[in-house]
Amino acid sequence: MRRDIHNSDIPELCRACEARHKGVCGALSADQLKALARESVRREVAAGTELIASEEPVATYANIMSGVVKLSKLLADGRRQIVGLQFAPDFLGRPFKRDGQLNAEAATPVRLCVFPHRTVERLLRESPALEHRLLEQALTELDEAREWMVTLGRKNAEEKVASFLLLVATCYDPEVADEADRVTAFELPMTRADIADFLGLTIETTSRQLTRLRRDRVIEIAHNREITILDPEELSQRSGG
Amino acid sequence: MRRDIHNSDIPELCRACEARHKGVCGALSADQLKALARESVRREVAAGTELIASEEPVATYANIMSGVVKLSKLLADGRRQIVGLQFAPDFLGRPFKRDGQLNAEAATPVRLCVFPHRTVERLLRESPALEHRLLEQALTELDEAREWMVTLGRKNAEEKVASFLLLVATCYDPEVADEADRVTAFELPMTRADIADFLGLTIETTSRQLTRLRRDRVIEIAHNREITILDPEELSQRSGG
DNA sequence: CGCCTTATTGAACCCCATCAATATCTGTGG
DNA sequence: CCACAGATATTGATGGGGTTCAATAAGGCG
Repeated sequence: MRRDIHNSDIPELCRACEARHKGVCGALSADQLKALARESVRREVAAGTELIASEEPVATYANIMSGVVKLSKLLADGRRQIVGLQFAPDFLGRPFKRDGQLNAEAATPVRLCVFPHRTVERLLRESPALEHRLLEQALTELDEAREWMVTLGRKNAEEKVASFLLLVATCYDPEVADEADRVTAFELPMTRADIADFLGLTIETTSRQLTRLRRDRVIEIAHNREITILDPEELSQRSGG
Repeated sequence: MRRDIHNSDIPELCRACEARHKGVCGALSADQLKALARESVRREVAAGTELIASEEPVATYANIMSGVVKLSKLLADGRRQIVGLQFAPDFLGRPFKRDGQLNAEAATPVRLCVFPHRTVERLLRESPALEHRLLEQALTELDEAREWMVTLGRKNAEEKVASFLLLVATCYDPEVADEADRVTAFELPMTRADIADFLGLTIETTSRQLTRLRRDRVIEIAHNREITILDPEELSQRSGG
């Protein structure tokens, strides 16, 4: 599948990029990659940085090179729902539409490769392969969103928290992964408030369920953020699906 | 934007098709349309017909010409969540992946234009415009899914039911629509059980909320299925966003 | 009409939200 | 190094919204 490209043709910036093959850039020719690299900027942002505000139209697209980005939506009275997490090497941004009514915020420190709006849109017009990658990612995100809808609509608090832990364990940049492509120890990419907003629960309920899982020795928690899954089988049982 | 095509070039089958311009077929040339029409079959199925079963890989794709299709997912113990509704002229099917773990069922009588798997995939390879349409639909469905996640995670029963009524009023084939592109009278495309599974509620709670809206003269209900929105403003208020 | 499915209504319970207090973590400065 | 402060998390007590169980009512169709 991969084109035969000489390394020397690949821009310096891209050569060390882990996202290049799996991410959308993998669909580009050497020339296109060069054109894109010329206009793209690496950025490193701290946790909590607002990447896309729902009011202002998005000025840029970006590739996530490392870190976790949370996508959220707000109701008028301030209730919040996190509607998705994006991990490297996901593509960030919503083509063909301004004003997505969606907020994107760095959950952890995030390294981005930022592309100007018009460059991406030009490349999209001339490269069906790029559009194909975006379609694949959109369909994957749609699958994930629908899977999460089951969690939100039909699972109880314990199942929700267990599902969340398994989700993070599955999606995390797998430095250490078990046979099921899951890490058994990782740092939570977000606060209890974020987790609650992702699960459709309150902070208190979320905390109580985590405490219960720890008390039952299904997981271990260190420094509030570092999770170790002691009994993956049991955690999976308790996730309800 | 639309190509200059002589009517005589358009297959008989497609000429009267309402879905042709808005649906994915609008992206095809006259020749491609002809090739597709030769292999496609019109089908009319009754409400309740299983269109995609989650176990078996999908054999076909289809365009919805009229009616409503509900997409649902099951947990192991039988809990069900409806994760989306599809209206004409949506494209039905999940390209590039078998075994979606997704059930599709006709909610109302549905008229379909059914395409063989391989024909669609061939057309996809040779027509970037078609793939572009699919990307647009996928992104729209992703937006809708995320919007619904807010409803599932953060709204109470009354807000959920009101949101559902507004959603149906907005998406329905608009024979009669008001200034906000909404119909004020329509037939519910599904049973209370379906609505409950879409809202993450029970049948009883759903029924109670509908009764309350009727008692407060926000809506009228005839024969259990026919809804008239008496006070759209109030209904919108009660939908919570 | 009579049968079956679907929907409504009622009563009791329970899970989770809410309110409140305490504990832990993190970073800063004495 | 410890003290302190602010943010974050845990734990407890109480109450309410939605589920559950049960009975009645209303549609749909022979």
